[in-house]
Amino acid sequence: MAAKASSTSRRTENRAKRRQQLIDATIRCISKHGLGGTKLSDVARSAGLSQGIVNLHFDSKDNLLAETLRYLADEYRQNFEQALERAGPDPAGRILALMETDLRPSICEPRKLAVWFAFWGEVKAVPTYRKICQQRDSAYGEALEGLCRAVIDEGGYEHDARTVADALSALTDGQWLACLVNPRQFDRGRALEAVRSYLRAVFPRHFD
Amino acid sequence: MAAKASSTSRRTENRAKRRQQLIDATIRCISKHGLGGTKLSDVARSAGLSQGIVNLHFDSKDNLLAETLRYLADEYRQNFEQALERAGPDPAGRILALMETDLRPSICEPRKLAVWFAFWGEVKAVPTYRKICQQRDSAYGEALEGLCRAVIDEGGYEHDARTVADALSALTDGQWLACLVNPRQFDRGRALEAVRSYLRAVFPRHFD
Amino acid sequence: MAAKASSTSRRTENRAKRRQQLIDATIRCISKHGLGGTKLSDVARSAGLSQGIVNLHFDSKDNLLAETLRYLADEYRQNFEQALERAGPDPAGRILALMETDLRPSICEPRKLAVWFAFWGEVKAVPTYRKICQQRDSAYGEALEGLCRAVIDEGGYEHDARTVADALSALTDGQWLACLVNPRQFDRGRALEAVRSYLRAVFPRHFD
Amino acid sequence: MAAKASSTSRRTENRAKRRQQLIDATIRCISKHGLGGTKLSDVARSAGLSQGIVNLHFDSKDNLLAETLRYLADEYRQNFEQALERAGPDPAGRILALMETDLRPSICEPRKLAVWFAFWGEVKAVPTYRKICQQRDSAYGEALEGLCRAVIDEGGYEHDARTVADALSALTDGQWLACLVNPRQFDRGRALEAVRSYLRAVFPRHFD
DNA sequence: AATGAATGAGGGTTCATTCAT
DNA sequence: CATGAATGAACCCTCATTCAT
Repeated sequence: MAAKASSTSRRTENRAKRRQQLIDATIRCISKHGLGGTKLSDVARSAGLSQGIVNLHFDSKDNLLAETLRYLADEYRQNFEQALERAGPDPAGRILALMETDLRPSICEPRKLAVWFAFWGEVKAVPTYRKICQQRDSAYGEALEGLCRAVIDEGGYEHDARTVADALSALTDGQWLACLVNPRQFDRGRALEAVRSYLRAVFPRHFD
Repeated sequence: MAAKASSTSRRTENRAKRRQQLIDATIRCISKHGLGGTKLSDVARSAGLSQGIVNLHFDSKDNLLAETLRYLADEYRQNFEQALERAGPDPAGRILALMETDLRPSICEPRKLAVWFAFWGEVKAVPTYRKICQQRDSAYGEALEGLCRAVIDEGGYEHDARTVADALSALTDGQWLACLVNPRQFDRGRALEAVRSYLRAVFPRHFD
Repeated sequence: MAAKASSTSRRTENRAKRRQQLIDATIRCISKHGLGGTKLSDVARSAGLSQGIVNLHFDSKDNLLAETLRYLADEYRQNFEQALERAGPDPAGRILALMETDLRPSICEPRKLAVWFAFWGEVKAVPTYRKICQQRDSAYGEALEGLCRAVIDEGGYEHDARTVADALSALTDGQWLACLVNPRQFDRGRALEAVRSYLRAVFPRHFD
Repeated sequence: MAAKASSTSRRTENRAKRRQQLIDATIRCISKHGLGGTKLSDVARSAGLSQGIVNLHFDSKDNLLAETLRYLADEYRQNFEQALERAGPDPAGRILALMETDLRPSICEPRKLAVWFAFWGEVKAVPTYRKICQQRDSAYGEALEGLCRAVIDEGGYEHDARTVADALSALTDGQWLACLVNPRQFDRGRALEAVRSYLRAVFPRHFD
């Protein structure tokens, strides 16, 4: 509780706040202007701060973008972990919870998806992005595969857990693309129904 | 057959050749360096031509990129139309042919996918890209929906054709992402198996 | 001895200490990174103090640099005055003492010389620097010229005192350059011997 | 004489001309504003060209400066080699020619010297500069030492050739400093007389 | 008196575009 | 048609300076 400790902690707190503020602004800018159209001056203005601020807190634009992707990946992971917690212990229910999370309005929405696709668009060119995306994928994939395996064991299905998990994962990712490219035509209900129909088909005794 | 006409047509032909040469170079560059990292000088060098050549044939970089995307969309459409031709008249066979086309090595491969994702990454920011992508999607989607409807009618299934078509489409797009982000882990056989398992599930009497 | 006076003087003393601390840090930085590479943040860090400290004590970077040069000039003057004091009354001995001082290891050493040359490098562009350098030169030059005149009078030589003084001064300055540019090749003994040989040559009856 | 060869050679010629044009402009700028005050925009404007031109021909500012120093060193070497050619075979005459060259108005003049001192001011901080300066020094030093040795051999003097050469070299360099710092006080005649008096003193049978 | 987060002007650099050849 | 030297707008980044604490 010494003055020094207090000021230090307030300082780190502020520092973290500023960084988050800038990452949020970055997400807004990427969402609106794309990765290529995102300028540090825009980010700063969008955060209500001054030109040099990004380099002060992130050293370089590249680093800001990488940190932004890291934040998105963390956020995504937290989202699905919370969904699992809320879903209770039943594996089938947990699978459905994951799928619903991916398709819920706060995530499956052009502004948010634009940012993910912006980074995916550079995944081949920027190893840093690839690594972060791979981590996100594998964390999610492993969780999903485990749940599929549990359902398969419970139900005595003949499927390969990995194959089903990959399919489910691809299904939501592909729907994200549809939502991004054609938001007008995209129908969340039909998207969810497509997932459910697949689940019913592969795990009939669990999802009917 | 007059000399003039002939020279004119040869000129147009040469012009078309140059444009294609530059589009091919653009695709190579985007694939390697991403959209943001693609410079006109690189494109020109990759095409074995000189600096100013792109502006000569495409007026501007923006236009070159749009034309490149248009070319990709056309190529994609031609691909799936050829696949349909080869597949014969059976709707179920035609569906499978489409799916197999999307997952075949010449298409479902990081270098090629990187370009698609590069453009998708800017879809929200660049209306031109969105329109082109929407056209590709709807052409493909309509074809697929028609086939699904035919199968549903044939088999007396209860499904909504649009929903199944969307799911199938999402399934391949999502697998493209997996292939792009994690080419090492991606398994074409499993991807195809995932599609087949879905088809068996929704259209059991056609795909068992 | 009133409390107030005492605290005031201690304050002034502290202030002077801080300023000197910063000037020392500035010299270190110029020596290592050159004038162009010297940043206020480096100076502050090298002094173990915080960012804004230089502007607090010197108002501006320009002023800090000018004060640093002033300090160097003062220090140089004190050095040669002390050398003269130690040398005793004999003009010839006093000349030799000056020369030896210029070439002694604590002065004629790359780190120290780098700072002088850094300022000389801007003398043409920065009038302030020129003035300070001119003062140093003329103080030294006059002292040297006076001694030469005394020796000339004593020995009945035909030389022009100013010319000899200029030559001696140029000799040491030129050797400073050699020491700076090629410290490996530089030989203090030979440098001193070169000076002595010149002195023997012009003042044979005094330096043989 | 083919059109192509001609255009190529004209092109390389132009390229060399541009580079020289920019180096000349750089010298003017350094002379006027110092190394630290030299901006690429100034250099370009002084050359009558546009902003980006320097990076087009020299890639970076650092490289432009290094090339400028290289040019100065080459020019200096050519100068003294021409002076030697004109001087004839007599070693003593050649020594005097070298000294006179260093002190002649086209070289020993504040604008020119400012540039040399600007680079010397960064010699400690920039290894590239040091190397170039060392080469200039050793080329000159070796020539001078050889001439001194010849004179010593001719005249049967007891001096060390290297020491005399170092002294002569230091003498002119030191006078350059005097000319730079105090152009008003600097007297070319006295400077030359100082050199001559030294030469008379060490080589009496050659310079009386 | 001292801190260090924040500012913003200014610099080097990149690169799409132009144009004389 | 094609070239590639030249342009100049725009970007990222640096860093002296300010100021609330």
